[in-house]
Amino acid sequence: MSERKAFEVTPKEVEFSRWFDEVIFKAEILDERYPVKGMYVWLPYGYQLMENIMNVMERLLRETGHRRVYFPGVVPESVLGREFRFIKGFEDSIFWITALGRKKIQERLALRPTSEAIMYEVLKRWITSYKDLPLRIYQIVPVYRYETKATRPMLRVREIVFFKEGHTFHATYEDAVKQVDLEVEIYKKFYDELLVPYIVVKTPPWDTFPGAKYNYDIVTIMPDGKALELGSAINFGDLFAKTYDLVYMDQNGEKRYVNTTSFGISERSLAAMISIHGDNRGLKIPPKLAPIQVVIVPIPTKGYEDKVNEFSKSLHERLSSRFRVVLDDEDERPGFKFYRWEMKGVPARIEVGREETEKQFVTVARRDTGERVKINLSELEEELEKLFEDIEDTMKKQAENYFNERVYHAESIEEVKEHVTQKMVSFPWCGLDECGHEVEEEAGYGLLGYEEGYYEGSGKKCIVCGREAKHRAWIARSY
RNA sequence: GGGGCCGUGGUCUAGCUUGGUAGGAUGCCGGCCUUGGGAGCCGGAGGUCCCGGGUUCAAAUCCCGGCGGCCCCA
Repeated sequence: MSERKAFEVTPKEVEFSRWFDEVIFKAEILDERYPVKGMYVWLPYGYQLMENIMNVMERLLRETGHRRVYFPGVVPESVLGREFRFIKGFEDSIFWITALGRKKIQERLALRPTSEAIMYEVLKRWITSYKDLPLRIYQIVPVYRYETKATRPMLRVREIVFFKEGHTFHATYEDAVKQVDLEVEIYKKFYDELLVPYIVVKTPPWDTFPGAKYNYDIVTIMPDGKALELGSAINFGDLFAKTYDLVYMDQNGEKRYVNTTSFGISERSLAAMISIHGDNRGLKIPPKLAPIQVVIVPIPTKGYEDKVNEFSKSLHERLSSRFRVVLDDEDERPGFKFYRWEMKGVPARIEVGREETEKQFVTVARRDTGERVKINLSELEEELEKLFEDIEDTMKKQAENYFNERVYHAESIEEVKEHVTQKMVSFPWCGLDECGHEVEEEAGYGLLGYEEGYYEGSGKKCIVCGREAKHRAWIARSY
């Protein structure tokens, strides 16, 4: 009945969540069998992939003047506690340390759920003058949130392992506004490199991060039609600074509150990449991000084993200086290896058998289309580079089609209700809370946010009140 | 938050209703043979039946609690 082959998975279109779980296990991204709910083991291949992704992010951050730091993972309650007043039920989502050794603790310690509190506490000693601003720092660390809802690998976890949290500090509100715009630009470039399609929305006032002036969310859509938040950029204004007494002295010798922002992403970025590009054979990884870009599979016909092996080895050596390449010389059937490396999403596979050895060429199979091409040895590197570019273009187009198939631009509440169970739906909105709430109530789901001023001057009407529409709002079922 | 299903070698599972020797497939190890899309044959290892308690002469099986996983609805 369920006598499935090693690399066979539940079809994506049949049951997406099962497909996702099986693929991330069989592609050796995560071992989900860790005995604590909502926590998972990152396997070498998955870890490497996530590192490659984070390297893209770090490059973008360095280029824009952000510097990496490390703040400890444990925060005293007295420091974290000041944040509580902003967030309902915040305390219940914290992992608390209540004992040290056999002694009960005097002041509870928290595993960081995010690092604003502890950073601000320390930074008020770093920042004294306008000359200390702007300050842009980030760290990539695990954070802990006691999720009470059903947990899902990478999507809803209790330990976010790759949490990139950026925190910035500015003299004026205007500077903070510019910074948040920069953060959005960074995220756009990041997800463009991951070939993950997205929308950028401002969250509605009633759903804005507590304590924030406003925030932007990057949102994508998963194969099952549910929206997934991939990152956010938050402008706190001087609100957090007031709470933590973060002040600086301006040119006139007057004390002013610092304006702050923060922006975060996590391994959800990988979850989106896997979900959007993967198929029923497994992962498809963009060549630039692939831990292994090329796998060489020898096909040793009887009597030619030595020649084939020799050829494979020389290829491996030759390509290693330019690509991330693996020679799979395990004693398994070629077909079995093909399935294994397809599951792992390796973009290109080089097949080397008797024919290639004799005529001095290679057969290259590409993961994205399954197509095979013959490449002359003399132009191997150049052709591989071209192939990778072509794979990237193809994947990008596929992602665009994927995205367009899953969004719908509604012109009425009826259309919203009709499509919201399947797709991510946009609609013209006047911007009034009551109209937003009306759509939420009718649709049964919350607004994701809106693209500010998208319909300004277009003549479009709000689908609720009929007044002139200002924004393009988005609504969907979500994770 | 509400409802439902489930937990048996690494993986997938049979057995549970009606208590009595844990069985298969796959994977793994050794050998032979082979290799252009998941081969085959021979031999072998691998189990706290999720954990704890209860009922019983006897529990994978029945009852209670916990832990873990999944699905549907808000």
